[in-house]
Amino acid sequence: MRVSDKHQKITQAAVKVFAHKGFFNARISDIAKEAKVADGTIYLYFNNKYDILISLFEDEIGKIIVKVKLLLEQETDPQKMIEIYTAHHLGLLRDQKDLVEVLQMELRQSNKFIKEYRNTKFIEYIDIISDIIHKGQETGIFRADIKPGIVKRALFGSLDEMSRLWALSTKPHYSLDETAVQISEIFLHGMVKK
Amino acid sequence: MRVSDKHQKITQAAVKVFAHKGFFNARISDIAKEAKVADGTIYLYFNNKYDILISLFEDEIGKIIVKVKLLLEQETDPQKMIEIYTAHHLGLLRDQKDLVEVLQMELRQSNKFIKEYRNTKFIEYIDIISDIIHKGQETGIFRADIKPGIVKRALFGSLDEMSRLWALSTKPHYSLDETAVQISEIFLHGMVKK
DNA sequence: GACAAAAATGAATCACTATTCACATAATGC
DNA sequence: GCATTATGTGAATAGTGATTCATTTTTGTC
Repeated sequence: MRVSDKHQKITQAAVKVFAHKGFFNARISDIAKEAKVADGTIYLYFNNKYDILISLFEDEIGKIIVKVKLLLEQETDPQKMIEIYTAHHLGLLRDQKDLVEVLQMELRQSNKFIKEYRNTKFIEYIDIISDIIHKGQETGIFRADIKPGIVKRALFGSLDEMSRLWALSTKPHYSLDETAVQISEIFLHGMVKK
Repeated sequence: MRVSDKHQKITQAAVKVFAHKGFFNARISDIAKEAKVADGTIYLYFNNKYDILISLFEDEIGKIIVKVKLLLEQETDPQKMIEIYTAHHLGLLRDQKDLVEVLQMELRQSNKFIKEYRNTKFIEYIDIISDIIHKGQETGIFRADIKPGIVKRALFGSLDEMSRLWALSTKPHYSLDETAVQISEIFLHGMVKK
């Protein structure tokens, strides 16, 4: 088994365990058990428990960024781009629900943690939104008085809150597609020139 | 000293300590010290550590609901009402920054916790938004194809994310007023009939 | 000011778990 | 197939901190 396989196995186990129990309630031995390795093995691949969370976060958000940038490359219309970003973000819930829960958790866990490390990957992810908005303003589609720096947060916040709703509850909700459309529409109608 | 005073003192200390260290990193002895009581005293007023967080959440959100409902009573125009709600929510950051951090934390801390208890106060708080939207649809100001159940989450998510930004960072940002206006505008333009 | 009841104290308990490390096993090179 | 290195194991360590409860202090009543 290649080294990276074990790293990967532990990461995936951690996603599952963190999503299920929360970071602080998750035991290293839970993750080890889930990954089918000894407790000590985890420390060959990670410095400490928190490092698992950080690495996981960086790696997985990195993958998401690559994926969504790839999808956006195909498109030049800023409105369509917003729709793609929105749909992709919500789509993560479909087959990576555990991951979404963990990313959310990490983001709020303890503000103290977050203050300590510059969360550059996350910023890169939401800056994709502000880049799109800039582009839309340059081409005259979006109103000039929109502040991309505010709206990127607002849109991300909306998507993240929808994720939270899904992740938490078991009841049936509005479909993902329906939600993606509603949110894109609100923001697009809110931003376009009349 | 009346009983309620001590309860209050502990709650306020807990807000401060939780905001500063996060729930799991906060020690009971930290809260006791901050409240200037003995560790054991806390257990005369709360069942356990988690109970402090839950009680605090319910009580403080309760107060916020009362306050914002009072503000909204004065107004009948749904658009203005959305503006009031938005401005009030963001305004909490001004003089209750610690509290806002704790409320955020509680909301995401461990999904396992949240799944266990029906967070009725929180639901009551965001249902204020959907009530306003319904009203706006009835009077024909807002588009009928808007789903209040989705938009209430989206708007709350936006506001919450802006709170997170403020709570975390020390750098100067867009002003609260500016942010409130931008977010109201986006959502209102997004919702009104053309 | 004496007594009982209520409230508060804080040191001791005790369960919990992240991390370490001495040892075991597997892989690689010759 | 032997030696060396890399990888893996899991029991033991060591620190932690929530909670308890025997004792002390405060409050209220006569």
